[in-house]
Amino acid sequence: MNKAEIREKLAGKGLKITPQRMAILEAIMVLHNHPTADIIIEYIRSNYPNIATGTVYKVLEALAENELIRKVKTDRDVMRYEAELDDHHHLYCTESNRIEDYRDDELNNYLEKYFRKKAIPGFAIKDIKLQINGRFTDEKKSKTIFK
Amino acid sequence: MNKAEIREKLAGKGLKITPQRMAILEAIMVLHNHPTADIIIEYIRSNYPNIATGTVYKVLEALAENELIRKVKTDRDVMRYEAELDDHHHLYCTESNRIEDYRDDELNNYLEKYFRKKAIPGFAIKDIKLQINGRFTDEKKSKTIFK
DNA sequence: CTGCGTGCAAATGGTTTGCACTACG
DNA sequence: CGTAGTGCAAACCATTTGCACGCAG
Repeated sequence: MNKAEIREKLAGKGLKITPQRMAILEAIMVLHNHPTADIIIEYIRSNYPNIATGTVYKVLEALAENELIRKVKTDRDVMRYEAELDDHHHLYCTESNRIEDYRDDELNNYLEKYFRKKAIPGFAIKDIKLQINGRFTDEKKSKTIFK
Repeated sequence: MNKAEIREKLAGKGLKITPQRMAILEAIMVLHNHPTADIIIEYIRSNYPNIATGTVYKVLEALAENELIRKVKTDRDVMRYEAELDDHHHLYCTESNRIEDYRDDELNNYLEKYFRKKAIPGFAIKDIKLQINGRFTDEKKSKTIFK
């Protein structure tokens, strides 16, 4: 994912291209483990020391509204962000607070068929996300980070 | 759900029985629309004016730890609580911020079978919750509440 | 140029904490 | 009685906001 592509994403949504927005969007893509605002700020400041906390939150909000990123929240955590926009679910580790993506087309297809035939009265479904709670048994695979 | 039953629930977990805990647990059961701490406090104060905010949070935490209630969180909201402890999912209305329970044994059975045969490498599943996002089309059914 | 975006610092607000007092078991 | 629970108020901290300045289009 290079600068040009990021620039395009912003432009495609009619958002002004600024170094701050570039840096924030890139950070979330690079830090692909559902970083918090804090983690993002820390990452960006290493080579962009002056970025303001308030700006980061404002940009995160703008990016989320324009569906360039998504917010991710658990029962016991601050807000996190992700730039993976395809249809996927999340594994939540109750011990480490780690979140990983879970992709499963077979399951998605089943769910879609299931709810097409068995509609929920009075409710129009937009999307369905599985929150798979449990524990990582193989912490070697851990790339990171949150504790 | 009467006082005696509530008392029993607390005692069953080895928690001391106090009027505050009784009132809070009862409030969450009565306000069965996933109330926030604020809503709970407001409800209780009507006939128990002196209960302290800090106490409510401490009790909520204690009840959640002892699995007498559960925390419910969305991407854009403060913490909410529920006393329904059976295996169910949630409908999230993106417009009204309303949350409703969704129960479906057929689906639960399918999911259990599905993940029994197709395990996730390196992850031990404890439970699976569907977060069904969409919009209530029949707002007449609304019992409440959050806006 | 002109207004949207940024930096900064103060404000907000939900939640937590420390401590002296109360009351459950 | 002894200790866990409560009330109160202050602290916390993630996030939001207001405003003057700067830069993208």
